[in-house]
Amino acid sequence: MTDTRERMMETATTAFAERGFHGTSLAAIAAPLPFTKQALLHHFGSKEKLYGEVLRRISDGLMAVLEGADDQTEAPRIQLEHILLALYRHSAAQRTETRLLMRELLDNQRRAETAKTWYLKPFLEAITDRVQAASANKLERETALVVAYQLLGAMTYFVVSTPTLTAMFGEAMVDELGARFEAQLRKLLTARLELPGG
Amino acid sequence: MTDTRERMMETATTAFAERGFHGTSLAAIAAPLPFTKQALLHHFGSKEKLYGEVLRRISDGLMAVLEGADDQTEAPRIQLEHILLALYRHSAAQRTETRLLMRELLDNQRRAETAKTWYLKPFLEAITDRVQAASANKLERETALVVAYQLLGAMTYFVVSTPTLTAMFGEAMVDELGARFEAQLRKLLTARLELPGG
DNA sequence: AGCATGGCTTACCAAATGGTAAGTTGTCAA
DNA sequence: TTGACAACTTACCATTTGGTAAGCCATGCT
Repeated sequence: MTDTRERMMETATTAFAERGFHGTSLAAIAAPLPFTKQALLHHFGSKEKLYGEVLRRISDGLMAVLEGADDQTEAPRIQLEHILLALYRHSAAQRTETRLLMRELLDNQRRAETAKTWYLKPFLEAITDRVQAASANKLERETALVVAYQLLGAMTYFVVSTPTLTAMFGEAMVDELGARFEAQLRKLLTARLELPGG
Repeated sequence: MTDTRERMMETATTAFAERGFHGTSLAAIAAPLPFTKQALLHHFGSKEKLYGEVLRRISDGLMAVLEGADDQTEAPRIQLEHILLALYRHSAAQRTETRLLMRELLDNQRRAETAKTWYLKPFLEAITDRVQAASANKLERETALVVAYQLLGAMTYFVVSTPTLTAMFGEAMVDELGARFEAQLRKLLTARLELPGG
């Protein structure tokens, strides 16, 4: 079955998310699976490549959400709002992935040296496009990227914090906070797009 | 000279901040210093303890800022605002430490098992006190903690993003963004403290 | 039947890692 | 002068790490 790869990727994702790239050994990833460490190497070639695949898969997931939420009949501004909310909900549902993403943000600069491709780039580019299209006064591309970055950052941080909050207050309360967060996201977006300088 | 320890801690801080706990070896910390790996072990006992000391030192620094910005003559609300801004500026000035802090936030759950003491607790407690005191309707302690957490998170994320933004736009632009961020922080605070449910 | 190929395992391995043990050297007090 | 102690160092070491090499075995094509 080819879903072996899929299972490996899933296990690897949670492992990397919990302990980070360096904190996770191939053996540790293989442990819960009915395969040996070498099976991983057989399928992915190296730890670095496995990690890359995991990242690419996350990126693909985000792209799918982005495209799924895209309703061309709406104004770009509304489109962006829908996309953002969809992304937020997706991130919240996929906490593990989001956590891994945040780790990657921290390691990024260092690891970019060794890894050739920056797997999250396509996603970042895509969302930058939308921000640019939605901005009232046509932001420069760089500024749009920063805005995208800020929006994603706000989302990511909140989602990553969620487990801690849940442990303290239970799910109901956190859901409530999440709902509020959506409203704040929308406000943030509006405010951000209307700023002159970026 | 006893500042040997100090130098070791500094090097360790940047190393841990850049590569994380697992990604940093004792040898790597010792490399830029005129000491061997064993000198580190001599002074700190173990890698874990060295890391703990680094964390404690960061926590102490934050506490100092917190107390330094404390003007008892002001209303609690204004006090908190001053403290927050001071913390933000401190975090921005000490990017490396802040980056390490964010890493710790991610590893936290995992590493808490092995490490006995949670070195950032005193700081978190202190700032929770201020939030509670400043809230209009006397938030429960738990809610106050969440608010503190959110405020710190917002700060931390932005500061951590800074190097990336600087690389793209130069320092002037980022300073501009930082200034705006301060204003936003103040707004966030106000909004947050006036919310009924927390 | 023969044989290639994919999916996997067992056997290894060199390098790196955190840590222990046992010095060595300098300083300072009795 | 002696002795204790702090601040290191050199020697080791067991374990873990990512990775290689080579083989086993089922499937399926020729």
